[in-house]
Amino acid sequence: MPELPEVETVVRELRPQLVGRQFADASIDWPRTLATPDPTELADRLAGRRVVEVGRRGKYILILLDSGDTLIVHLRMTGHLTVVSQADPAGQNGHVRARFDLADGDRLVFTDMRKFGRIWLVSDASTVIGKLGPEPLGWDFTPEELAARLRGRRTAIKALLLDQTVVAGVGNIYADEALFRAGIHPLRNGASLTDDEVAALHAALRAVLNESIDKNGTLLRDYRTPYGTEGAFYQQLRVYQRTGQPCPRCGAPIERIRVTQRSTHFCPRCQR
DNA sequence: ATATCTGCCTGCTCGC
DNA sequence: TGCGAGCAGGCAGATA
Repeated sequence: MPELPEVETVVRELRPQLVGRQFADASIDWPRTLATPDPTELADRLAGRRVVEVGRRGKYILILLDSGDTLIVHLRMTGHLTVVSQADPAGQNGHVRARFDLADGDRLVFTDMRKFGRIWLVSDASTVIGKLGPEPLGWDFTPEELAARLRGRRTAIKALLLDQTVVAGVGNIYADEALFRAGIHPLRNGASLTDDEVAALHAALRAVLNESIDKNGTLLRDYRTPYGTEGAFYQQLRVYQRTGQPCPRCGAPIERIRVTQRSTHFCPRCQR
């Protein structure tokens, strides 16, 4: 499931492929994939526009156009965004949900087996991403900022890390991995963390996200990078999907519980 | 305002 | 072997 490191990997692969190129047409194969506008207006507003920049905010991919519009894509669980030739059968296979034809004969294809992914074309990106919390790798994400956002929150810290308005881009994998590295039990409520624990969690989040980006993300069942590059970070996972296996730090069996409907993995001895 | 629950989806795994 | 149940999970929207 793509989280910040996986989305960052996709953005880095797409950027040189898209910047400067021109859209010609767009078509939607699964209507719910397109949040806004309607398909006709989408095609009209894309035709003739060039890509100025490809970026990321949280788990959202942002494709900025020379019209000032932004094409926004969220991969959710199983979305993939790739550039292929319009003649390539890969752009017409079963799970294709949207197609963006480029003027030179290539095509930006959105495939999504489980149909959770969403696409927007908007003049003001903040209407889609405006409520996101800070970028965890950004200069303004400090231990003090994290502490301020946890203050007064009685919810489990695991649930708070998954809340995109607290911090953007963290999903189930990196929430579990960061809590393990920081030695914090996932059910601790946010307000109960000491300053030292918040600082440890802040450092753990940045470390785990940076290390994963360095390895092109985590390869799991549902996730591939656009051109088959394998994310290698899954080899570094210490607790996620390791239920029953020994904790790499102390050897105790990793446990799995549910926290606000999410499966959560942790070491009962190292995380208090 | 904050916290929790449900629905959206398909393919895979497991038990009988 | 075949089949249904359960599970995976980010986020919007509804509810408490």
